[in-house]
Amino acid sequence: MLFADAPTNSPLPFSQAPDLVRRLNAGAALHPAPRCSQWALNTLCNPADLNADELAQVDSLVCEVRTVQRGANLYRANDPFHSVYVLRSGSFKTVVMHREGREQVTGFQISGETLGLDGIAGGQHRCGAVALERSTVCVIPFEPLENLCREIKPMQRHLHRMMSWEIVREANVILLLGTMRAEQRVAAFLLNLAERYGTRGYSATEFNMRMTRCEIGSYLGITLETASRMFSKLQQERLVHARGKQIRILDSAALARL
Amino acid sequence: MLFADAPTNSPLPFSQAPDLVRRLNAGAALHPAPRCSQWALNTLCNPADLNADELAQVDSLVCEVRTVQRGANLYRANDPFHSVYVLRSGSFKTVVMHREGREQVTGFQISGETLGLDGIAGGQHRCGAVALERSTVCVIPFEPLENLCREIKPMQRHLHRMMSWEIVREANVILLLGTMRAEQRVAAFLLNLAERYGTRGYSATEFNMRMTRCEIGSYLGITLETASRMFSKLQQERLVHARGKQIRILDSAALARL
DNA sequence: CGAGTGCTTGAGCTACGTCAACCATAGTGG
DNA sequence: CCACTATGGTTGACGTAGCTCAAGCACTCG
Repeated sequence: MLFADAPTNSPLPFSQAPDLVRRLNAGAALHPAPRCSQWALNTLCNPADLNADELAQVDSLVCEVRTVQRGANLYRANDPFHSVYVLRSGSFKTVVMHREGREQVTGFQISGETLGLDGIAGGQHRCGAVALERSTVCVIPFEPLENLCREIKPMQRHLHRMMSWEIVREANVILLLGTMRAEQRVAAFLLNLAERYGTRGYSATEFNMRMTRCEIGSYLGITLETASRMFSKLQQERLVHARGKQIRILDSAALARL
Repeated sequence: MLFADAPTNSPLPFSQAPDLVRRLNAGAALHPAPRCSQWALNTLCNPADLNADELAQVDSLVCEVRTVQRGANLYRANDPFHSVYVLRSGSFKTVVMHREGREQVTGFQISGETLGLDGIAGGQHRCGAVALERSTVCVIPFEPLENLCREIKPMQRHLHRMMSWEIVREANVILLLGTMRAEQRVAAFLLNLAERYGTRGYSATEFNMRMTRCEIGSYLGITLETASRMFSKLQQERLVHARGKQIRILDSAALARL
């Protein structure tokens, strides 16, 4: 109940964000120039080490901010690729389809993180992106972004880092799926989530997960029942306090040691 | 015995490759300008749709071709990142380390494919690359490559495709590790390998795998014993003919249906 | 209030891991 | 040439982590 409808976790992420988001949600989705430069640092639409002039060019790139309702698709697998997206508020899951509708969650994204980079290769998205709650994203048309990257070297560098970062993230998931047992997977998942919340300005020890046990299980390559059991087990071992989606990390060192 | 020392699979990959590789192995590793433009199409160091002038610039970028002995590291995890590599002949595995020396294979690369893109993010390589046989690679210093990408749009497009392609590849591995059972994993592995051999000019139905059962198992998230059992099972089911590392695909449709 | 959704927990089953023996091949040294 | 060793692969026996199926509980929403 405490967290029932809160759109994000309690500590507000960035000082300028609230009124900006309010403006956007009031219908600003159609307006251009949402001033990304006033927003979080080190996201794709606002890299560090740009001068004012260059920042203005980045701002001019983002011509749309889109609101996505809970459960709605930002894009689906096989949609044509035109843009990449930076999550301003809320959270997403990315899913790939197996045959016969069997789906697998390949990642969760929280605010500040980037979506859609998988689409560059084949000109169409290879996975779908579904909002886990009401979320807002910066839409960055990729062709203009590429053009900008040919003009501004730090911007180019930044894009490359973002893409490489995604490669590293996936390699870590592969490591998790290939070598860890269920309890370790859940522990690693929680630590990873905590760290990301931490770097984005939220609490790293207490947060409200937006995904279901089923989605967590899918992401971790286990069943929802096993995921649930592991949450219970970690709780019995006093490593976390888990009450549904509300998580408090009690002993992150021990979690890492598993 | 038939394949004991063959450095690559029998059908030669590209018409210009043999004498080039011979030159390189004869000590040309120190020579600059190895004329990548005369080499395979659609690799990182030779994208399609460049004009002659642009191709010359790409050639001038590759200032070294390196030979890596079987079992040797092209780079190790945590090495500083300076270059990306295109595999000209031979094959590699990429590995990440867990704690306590436990390692996981995150991918296999055959000639024409790209190595090292994971290093861009943090300025150092996150995985190690080990040659599965005597191999040669084009060394492409990344800073000059970035500069070139700001000048030649198709080159930029190409680099982005390569990176995105790697993201998609890893997402597919995640799908495999997250949803498939052992037999399906081995089948998917063989089909993937066959397809890649096919696109690189080798036979797609009969090839000589360079990796051990242990490496295959690690890559597929199963034990070497299970991997071995699955090869035997697929053989009993007449879907493949497997004699050690020598593989012949007998019924790829049935493999895909598993 | 009832229905729907998500979470937890138990009981039994099975796919895969573990451990171990054995074989084939290749390289080494006398 | 033949031991001898090392490496990689196969196969069997057995144990178990996690899956499946099922029941029941907690919340939310119309």
